[in-house]
Amino acid sequence: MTDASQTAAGPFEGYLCFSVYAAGLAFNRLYKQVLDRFGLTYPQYLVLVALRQRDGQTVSELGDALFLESNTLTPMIKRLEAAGLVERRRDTRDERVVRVSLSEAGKALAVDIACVPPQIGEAIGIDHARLGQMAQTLDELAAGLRRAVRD
Amino acid sequence: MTDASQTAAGPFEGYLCFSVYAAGLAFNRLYKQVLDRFGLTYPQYLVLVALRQRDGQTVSELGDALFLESNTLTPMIKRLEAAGLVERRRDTRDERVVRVSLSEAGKALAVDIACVPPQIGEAIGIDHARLGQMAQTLDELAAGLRRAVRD
DNA sequence: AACGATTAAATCGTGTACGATTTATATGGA
DNA sequence: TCCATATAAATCGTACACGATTTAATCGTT
Repeated sequence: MTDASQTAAGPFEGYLCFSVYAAGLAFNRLYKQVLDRFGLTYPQYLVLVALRQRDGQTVSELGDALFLESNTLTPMIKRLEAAGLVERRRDTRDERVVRVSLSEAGKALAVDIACVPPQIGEAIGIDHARLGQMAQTLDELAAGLRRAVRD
Repeated sequence: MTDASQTAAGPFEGYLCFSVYAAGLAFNRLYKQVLDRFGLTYPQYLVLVALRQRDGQTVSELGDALFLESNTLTPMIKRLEAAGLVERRRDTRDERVVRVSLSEAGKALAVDIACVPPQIGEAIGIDHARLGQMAQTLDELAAGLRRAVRD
């Protein structure tokens, strides 16, 4: 038996949507195992990574990066704030805008979690180059899907 | 500019986890557009497809197919029941087991939604063979992730 | 200066996900 | 038979995700 024996057989064989859905569930569960020790959820982890790259982003900018909107981000960021990891401040130039920045604890944690991706990559046990290839293919797919949603 | 301009640039370039996450969000949004007219969510749609293939599955069997457990499935199936699409019956042989079967309305809807996948495929605008290839690659990935979670 | 239109967040309700626990039933020895 | 163990669903609390609406601030035009 090849690897195919592990992947096929379900009622959703060949349903790309389901493959994406199932891979998302599986990724989420693996990340949960790894992130639990940091007290973070996967979307929260993404916010910290985004802020580590550029601090003080607005809610909208974070939304552009994560493909989410304020209805999802606002409560999530408030939880990060309650955990003492970020601070929320209204922009003085434009009071509509809320800027999110890492606290000292948040900065420290943002550095700590740099160890996560290699750890995950290790656990998956799939060739690194192949993972990058998959990511590119999926990005292409996601772009097609977003185009389809807009039309 | 090539397609690359639509995919790269974010802080998560090359993060396969994020590509999967973002593709999942995008798929979900596209399906929502299509499924809204049937009054179904994407996971509910999956349940109907699974039951169309084999009616009267137990909650656990549905969970095996969808990679979910009773804590997620029970409320979801109860909503399908409230919508008059499925019926829930305790197995007479083993009273612990709940079997889920399609109502007449559910059977009719399960047939109707057969038009969804082609419609989605159409909207994506990516070569069909390539989609199948992606699905296979993702299934392989998901299998690796589940293995990693178990270990 | 004024005011309708736009924009940025926030709020609200519904529906997944999921860890942890609970309830009910079934099973396998002593 | 009895009881510890195991199993199947259900329940509970927390956290996304998102459509729809609301609130507040800014902008554009007059």
